[in-house]
Amino acid sequence: MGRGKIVIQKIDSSASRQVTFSKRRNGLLKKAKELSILCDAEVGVVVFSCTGKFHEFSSSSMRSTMDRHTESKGHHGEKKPVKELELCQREVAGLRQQLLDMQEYCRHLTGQELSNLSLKDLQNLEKQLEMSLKAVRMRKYQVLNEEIGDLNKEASNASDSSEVTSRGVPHTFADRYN
Amino acid sequence: MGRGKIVIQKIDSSASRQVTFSKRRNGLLKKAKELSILCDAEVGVVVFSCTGKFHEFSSSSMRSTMDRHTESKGHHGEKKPVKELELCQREVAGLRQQLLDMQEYCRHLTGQELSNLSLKDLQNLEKQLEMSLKAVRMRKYQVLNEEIGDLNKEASNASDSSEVTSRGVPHTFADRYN
DNA sequence: AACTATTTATAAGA
DNA sequence: TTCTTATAAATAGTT
Repeated sequence: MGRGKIVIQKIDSSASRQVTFSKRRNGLLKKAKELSILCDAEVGVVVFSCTGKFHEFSSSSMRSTMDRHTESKGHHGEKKPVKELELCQREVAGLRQQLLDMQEYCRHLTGQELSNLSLKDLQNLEKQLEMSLKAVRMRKYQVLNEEIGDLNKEASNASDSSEVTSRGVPHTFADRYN
Repeated sequence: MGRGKIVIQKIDSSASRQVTFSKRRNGLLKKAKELSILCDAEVGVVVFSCTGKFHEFSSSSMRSTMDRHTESKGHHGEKKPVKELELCQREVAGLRQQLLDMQEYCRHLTGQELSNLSLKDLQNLEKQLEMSLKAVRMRKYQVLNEEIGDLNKEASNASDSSEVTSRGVPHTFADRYN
């Protein structure tokens, strides 16, 4: 959206990079503001230029939501931000750990990083995956059957007698699934 | 920038507010990305829709952006715990969402809550689970082979000739695994 | 900083 | 939701 088309890659010239930064940063902050107003959304934007300058936008609802969150944590509205911050940081640490654990579990479920698992772990994992696969296939055939049901309905609506089934398209896949 | 000009105020119709939110949120995230690339800047964007859904963009990691934000506030005189708290709470929100996403993925991998998945999703999931199962079984047989190797070694240490293998215990399980 | 020729984003409609 | 398209808005290159 300018005199010429550009590719999105780092601008070589430091001068024009600076100019573009100024322009686009303003654009971004403006759009963030518009989004928050138009759609009644909570929006936060944080920008650092490569020269270290800092800019931000934060919708009022974002602030008030956070304030509300802060207040709700204390039984009295009189909590000190520092205490609050400590709690919050502990929460972050806890969440991080949960996330790590969950990621590890996900990796195992996707067959990654199995080398530290014991034979028993592996057997349990195998059993779990077999059950998962069974459930997924069951659901898949259910979906397929629904689609076939729709098709059959369409077909009999169109021709009054079901050509589709007489041509050998199965009514269900259930018998294929064990 | 559309068929008609609009004024920046909350959109009345919930439906079109939702549509506009979707479009403009994508636009905002795209522009944030472009800015970060073009100008080599660190950019973080956090958006909550009024329905509570969360979206974000962060050029490196939101964490490092936040760290720099915090630091820069510190350099400009005394630290502001309130500001830090806000950032911390944003991080909590982000981590919560990541955790929710990860939990959803885990549930799918364990065959739970499949009803909202499309046929294509289900097929991809099935493929993933088959690959997982293959990897887990591969690893299991590898572990079993190692244990058999150890037993054989013990046995030949004890009796000098391998009674174990001659009784028909296979040397490996590899041939059972496809 | 301004100025525009263009590109890009998007409002409205389907 | 997704696509289309007319138009508004943003902005790249220029002055």
